[in-house]
Amino acid sequence: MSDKKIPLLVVCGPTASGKTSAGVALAKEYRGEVVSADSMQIYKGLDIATAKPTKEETDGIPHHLINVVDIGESFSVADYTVLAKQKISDIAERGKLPVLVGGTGLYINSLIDNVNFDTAETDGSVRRRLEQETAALGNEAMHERLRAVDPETADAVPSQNIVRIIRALEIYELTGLKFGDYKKMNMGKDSPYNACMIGLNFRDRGRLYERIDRRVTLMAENGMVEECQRIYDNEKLGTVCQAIGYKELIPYFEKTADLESCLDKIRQSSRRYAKRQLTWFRRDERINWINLDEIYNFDEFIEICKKIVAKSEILCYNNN
RNA sequence: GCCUCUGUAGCUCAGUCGGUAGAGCAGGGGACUGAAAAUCCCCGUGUCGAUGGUUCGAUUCCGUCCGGAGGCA
Repeated sequence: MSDKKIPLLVVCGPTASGKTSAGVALAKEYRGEVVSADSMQIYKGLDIATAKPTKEETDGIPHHLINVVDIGESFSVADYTVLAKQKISDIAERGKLPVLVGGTGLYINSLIDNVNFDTAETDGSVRRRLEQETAALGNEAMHERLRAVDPETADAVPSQNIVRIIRALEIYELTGLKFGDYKKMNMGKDSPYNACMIGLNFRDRGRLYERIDRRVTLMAENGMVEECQRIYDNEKLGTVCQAIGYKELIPYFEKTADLESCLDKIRQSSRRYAKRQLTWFRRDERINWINLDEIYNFDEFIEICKKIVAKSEILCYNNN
């Protein structure tokens, strides 16, 4: 029965599409709390570069899963789903609506589609060894090795995509399963959530890109460069070293590029990132898209969201 | 005013000894399930500035005009 499922409102979309303010407004509307689905905001530090919501922006609405992992730690989807499940249950038990807000599609889908990551329990040592072997033998050799044990995956993954190849080999070593079988086993399970998904976008891609470009300028004015410099000088980074904004500024810190060209690089990386996010989200047919350049104001936006929520019936029994 | 160079894809430019054109960047599409702000795959038609002429045929040669850059006065 669907009424045993936890209602979950999801706000997703590309970077700089206005997810934060939408999430806060909807949380207010429905007595909710926000759970972030963002692979970089989960880290402490890099507040400006990852566009974490400020105190003013959160406007009294509790935000979870932001600033919970130390900057030197590694973190992945598997860790995320554990934390997020726990948070969501907790919020629901207190009678509030969990509002999942973020742009990391893999995190969102793994969570709401209940992907199980327990089958291949690992401390990372297998992966590290495979990486060393790749460095010694090259991509082609690893691709051939995968072909020997799992030809289907080897066909599906080009030899250049070494990340996928290593993961498939890792799964094979840890579980003895071909990657396709592993996925079949751990995906497509019944979801514990009754999710209503809202996607933010712009009909005119150029409008999104203008917002991205402008936001990078603002971040720089608000101290992003200094923030990244401090971390560059003092910290060893885990997975956060991949954050857009941080990695493009490194040439500036090393004095091999001027600041403006690094900022342009950040703008470009962000645009490409937004495009990839859209590619990911677009294939999810559950998402109710709202084009923000086709509506007049924020009130109208909220009205549209309320209609979507009402139609989804995730809250029908909450109101009784 | 005269001389020289220049006008080709959104940008920077290459090229066609005359048979209507191709690189880089920008951009677009896609894949993805323990790195995901990561990783990887695919995609290049544009009045070749305008207009006359030569020619079977001109973006390519010639003339004129209109942009742009530089030089001489």
